[in-house]
Amino acid sequence: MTKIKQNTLFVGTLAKGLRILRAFDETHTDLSLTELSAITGLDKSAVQRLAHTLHLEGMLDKDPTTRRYSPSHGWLRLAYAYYWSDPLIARAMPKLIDLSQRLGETVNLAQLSGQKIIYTNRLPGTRTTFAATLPGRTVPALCTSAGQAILATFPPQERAAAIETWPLERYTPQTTMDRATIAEEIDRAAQIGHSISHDQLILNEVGIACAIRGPDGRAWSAVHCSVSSHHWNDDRIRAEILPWLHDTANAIPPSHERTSAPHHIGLKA
Amino acid sequence: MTKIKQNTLFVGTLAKGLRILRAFDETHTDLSLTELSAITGLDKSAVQRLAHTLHLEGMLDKDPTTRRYSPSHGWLRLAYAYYWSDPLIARAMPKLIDLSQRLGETVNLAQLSGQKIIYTNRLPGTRTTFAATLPGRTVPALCTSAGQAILATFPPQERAAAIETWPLERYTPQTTMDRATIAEEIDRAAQIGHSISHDQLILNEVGIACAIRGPDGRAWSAVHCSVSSHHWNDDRIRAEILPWLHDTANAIPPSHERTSAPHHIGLKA
DNA sequence: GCCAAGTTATCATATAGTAATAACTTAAAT
DNA sequence: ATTTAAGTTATTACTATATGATAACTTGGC
Repeated sequence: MTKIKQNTLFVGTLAKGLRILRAFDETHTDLSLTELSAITGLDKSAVQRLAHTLHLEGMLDKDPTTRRYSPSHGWLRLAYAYYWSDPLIARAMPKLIDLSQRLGETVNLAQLSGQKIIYTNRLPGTRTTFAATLPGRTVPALCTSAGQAILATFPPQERAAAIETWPLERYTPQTTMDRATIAEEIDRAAQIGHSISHDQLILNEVGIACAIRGPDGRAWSAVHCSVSSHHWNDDRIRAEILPWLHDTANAIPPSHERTSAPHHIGLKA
Repeated sequence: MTKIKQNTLFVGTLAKGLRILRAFDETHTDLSLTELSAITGLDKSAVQRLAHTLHLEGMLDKDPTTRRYSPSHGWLRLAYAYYWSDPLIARAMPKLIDLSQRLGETVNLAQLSGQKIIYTNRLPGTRTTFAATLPGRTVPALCTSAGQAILATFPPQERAAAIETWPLERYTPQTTMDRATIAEEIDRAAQIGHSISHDQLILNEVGIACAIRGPDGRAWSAVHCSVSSHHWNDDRIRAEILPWLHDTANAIPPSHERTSAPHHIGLKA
């Protein structure tokens, strides 16, 4: 067994249990003991005991016939507790609903989470992909209009560091993988106060984002709108979406308490 | 320290860690070490080590000035993994979106989770309460139209047992606390194929639910719609909502694999 | 019907979590 | 300002608890 940390305050058993939970994702929707063992790198016995415990505690479902484990409703209950804990959600939600009704298009609340964007709340319109309807999805911040709109509010040197080092991932043939281009996009976003991206995560998808700025001008979150380029050209977007998007973002008072970066230790990548 | 279980496969440390996670809810959005200790019943030292570990692993945020812990984005990432693992979600989501656009009102996907209903996906319209916009919320099954619509598909003796023993909770002065009345409601739902409830969770809220039946006729989930009684009388609901609601529920093929009850051990209450 | 792969159960051992205590920090009170 | 209390971090000796190897038992594939 690989020692994880030589700290007396660190409870390795708990960390191992969390590894089991995190073994599940888009492609691993249900796992057997041996698969869990392979993915987590934990030995069979440990996985057996930990998975069994998680099952008893209601944090893993177990198919009685296939003996395969899968995420339980308990995972959604945790999400529910999260929503109450984040003061931004309650402030933003009503305005987001208004916006989605007005536009009739997909509207999201996006937050910076480490070096990624997490869509915390989603109000999907028609013509969206499945993944785009699910809260909790994360994508590299640099790849998204929301991430760019947020980074545009950062002081120059932090912005530069992020553009240089934060991860990129290719989702479509058109995904921008060139950091210089991304730097330009973010510069432009800083000028005009919003960011528009094309074909980054899905082909023919246009992402439009406007940062939610704090009193210091800095943002950790953004209002995001996603439309199809088949139905919306740039002129129409400028005329019929941007004004409302700006209004919405400006109408949401950010979590004023937070003056420094959120500390998402362990949520690297 | 209270012994939790005398099973060699049970990892008490992990269970304690989960207790910490579950200490957070609507009213406990951020907690100090001492508060965590009080709520979980774990001693100070244990809470210190477990919370510290969860923080390092990215499953708890910690405010550096107040030293208070709160749920992290990691909780939403788990929810995201859950959504992929439940095959019903992908089948239902597109139809729910269509329905919400057509009705212009709040639409939910509700599932039976132990003796409660959990709203797994929500497409809120205007005029909803904050809690009603959040996925992962649970309420006693007997209190909701969705729960009643689902129970109406159960065989008589199981239905009766549920009506007798499952929990009730008062949310409004009008919340039905009489089990005989609930039995009648469920009987009616079995006749007409849907359930309508008034003022159960919020005053002036009408809940309308239609079960998603499996090949055996039994349901574990429901499509749910919530409207304001100020804007919708029973006639209009019957004419303008019910037909679409039925169509939607019937158009969603349920998770055919599952033939017996989901086994949500530990999610009692 | 057999074999391979995977899952459950058992158990001696020492590692790894425990709980008590002490050192330190912050906020409140006088 | 100074003191006090409450709460948080750090340390340590101890032993309860998780470990991992192995064995018994299922299940499904051929």
